[in-house]
Amino acid sequence: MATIRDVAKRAGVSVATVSRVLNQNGYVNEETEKRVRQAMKELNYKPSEVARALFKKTSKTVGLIVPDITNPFFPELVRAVEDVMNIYDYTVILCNSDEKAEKEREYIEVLKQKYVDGVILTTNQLTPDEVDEWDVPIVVLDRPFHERYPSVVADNYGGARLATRHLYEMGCRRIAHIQGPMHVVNAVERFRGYQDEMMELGIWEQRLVIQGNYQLKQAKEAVMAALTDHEIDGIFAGNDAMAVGALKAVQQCGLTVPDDIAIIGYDGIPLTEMTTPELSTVSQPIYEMGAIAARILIKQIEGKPLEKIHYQLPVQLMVRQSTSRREQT
Amino acid sequence: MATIRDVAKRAGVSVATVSRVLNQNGYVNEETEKRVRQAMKELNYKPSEVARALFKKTSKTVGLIVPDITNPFFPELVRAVEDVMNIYDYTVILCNSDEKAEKEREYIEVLKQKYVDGVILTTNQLTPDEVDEWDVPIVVLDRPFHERYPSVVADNYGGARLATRHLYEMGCRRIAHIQGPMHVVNAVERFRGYQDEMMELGIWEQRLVIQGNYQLKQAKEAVMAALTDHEIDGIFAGNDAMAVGALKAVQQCGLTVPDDIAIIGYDGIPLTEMTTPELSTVSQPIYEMGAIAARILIKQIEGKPLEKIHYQLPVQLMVRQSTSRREQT
DNA sequence: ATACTATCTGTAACCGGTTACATCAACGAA
DNA sequence: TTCGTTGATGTAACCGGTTACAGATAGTAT
Repeated sequence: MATIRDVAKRAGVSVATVSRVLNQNGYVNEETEKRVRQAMKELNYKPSEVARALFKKTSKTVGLIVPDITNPFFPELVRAVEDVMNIYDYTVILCNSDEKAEKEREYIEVLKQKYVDGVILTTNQLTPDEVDEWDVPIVVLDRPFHERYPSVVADNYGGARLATRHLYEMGCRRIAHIQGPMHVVNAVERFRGYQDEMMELGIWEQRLVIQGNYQLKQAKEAVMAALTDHEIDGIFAGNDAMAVGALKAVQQCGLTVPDDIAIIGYDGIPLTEMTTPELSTVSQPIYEMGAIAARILIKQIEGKPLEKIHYQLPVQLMVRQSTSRREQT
Repeated sequence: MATIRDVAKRAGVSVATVSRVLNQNGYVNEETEKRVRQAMKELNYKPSEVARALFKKTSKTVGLIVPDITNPFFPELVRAVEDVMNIYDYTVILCNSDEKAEKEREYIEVLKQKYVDGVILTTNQLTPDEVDEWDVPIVVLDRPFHERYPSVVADNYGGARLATRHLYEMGCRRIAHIQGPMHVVNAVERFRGYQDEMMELGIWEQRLVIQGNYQLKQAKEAVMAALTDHEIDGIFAGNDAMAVGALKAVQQCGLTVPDDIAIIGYDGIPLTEMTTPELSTVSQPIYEMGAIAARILIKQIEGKPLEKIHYQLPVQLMVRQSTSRREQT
């Protein structure tokens, strides 16, 4: 690998001049610049990002911490972040935390040792106080966190109300909700949206709440159990995976969707269009969320002012077969 | 951030000694070591990976180039790579190439500038000659490439024969195949497996081959068209997404799966268990493939000998509802 | 007593960039 | 003529680690 000194020698100039050409700063004579560029080409010179990082303490790299890329909500988010970062010549280190605070801490430590310029967090078991000490630009994605940290989230509460009301309008009166894990903030918000809407509609009942953990399997079993207990005519699942679980449970019990029980999910992952019947869902602008988070992080890194630090994006009700009944109220 | 010189000063030793403690090499007196470790703790010292990388030309980082993380085959693969790399204290830079040679080249360039220690390629539009010049340890994953590059693939040819024969045994005689894109090697292999098996069974017909591009939508439309043309009683799709497309097409035409048409996919992604009926498929050991690739790469990086450079893992026929007929032959 | 070896530590060069500072030429203004 | 400014370039320190080499001490073999 050619170094800057090789280039300097070949072009008959000093390393400072080569560096000036490289960074387009300071004065360089046009003729000289040509010679330098020529030398670079001849030697196929590419500057070492590492050497540069050492001096500048910035590496054109960011960390992206997600709970689990295997969860179908995240690939699109990750893709968005990568796409935008790529445009601005940043590179993305992917980290799976499994929602474990310890893993998050370890990753942050490593990322800092590598001089990453910033981190996007889509998971969060940590306290703001702890994050304060990291001393790296942070953007929180998908999970609301704390005032002083820029964040990009969707309207979980509103989306949940939307879904609940939609089931009501489709004629459902005993609407169950499969909760996500209560240590995840957006699951709590969705639950609250559901609860408030149910109360406003005057049909709230504690026993319609089913405990879930965002996983298909567990949701399926929980719904199976719930179905035998008390009649239910609609299910609002805390995410799409659980909605599929519910769908399977209902079908397995010999009931039909949407006529016996209508089902709506949450997230809007591609999966929802692959089931039969296709699943209604509250669609989040996943790609956009990732893209915005990436842009905010870059602005922060480059010290530009953020015109806004908290983004709450609107969600969209996607009505598909799983809630499309004839007999509407 | 404390530097090695800060630690040295505090412990009353030279930087060389601190470095020796850090790397556990050379002679260091027990007492001295204690003082140094104490100083490190007090200053919360973490060595700069960047400075280290500059000197050692190794960064404890690897690149992972995939076509598109959004394709449901890849998250598990990526996760496996990340998990294993993490164990060995490597960090993973994720790159989406969209199967474009140009993007792959750009990424490699960037990765080299960052002194990555190796690269896992799960995509490949490039010639071995070109890759030769990269001068970075490479492992090719999921796509067979070239003799001299270590690779981890599944038995695409065998799996395709397995799937085809399974449909035959379920009573299908006019078995269509939805091809993946022919510029992707594993799609070609699956096609060849299908073709050979069909010939051996004496039921091969060129017109049963349907052009696909690994995408659900396109496959669905192609199958719709094919269904009206000539009767078909079984479909072997080149991947699971296309199998779902086929399923939707068949159902939309008022036919039932598996009784009118049996369907089997390929890959074994979680999606196949979410449809109704659940999809039979040829399951690849995705996680294991990623994990092995990661281990091989590490061995290469660390200069250890590989006992084997080409891994072809067995696939498994997963018989589910979409091919479970009563009337078998 | 001498030579040799093992243990322990420090100095300084090096990795490949960036940049503060110095130098020098040319030119216009005072 | 002198000074100030702009343009162009080079020297060398610096970023924070690693390591070759040298030097010192102590113990052991001859």
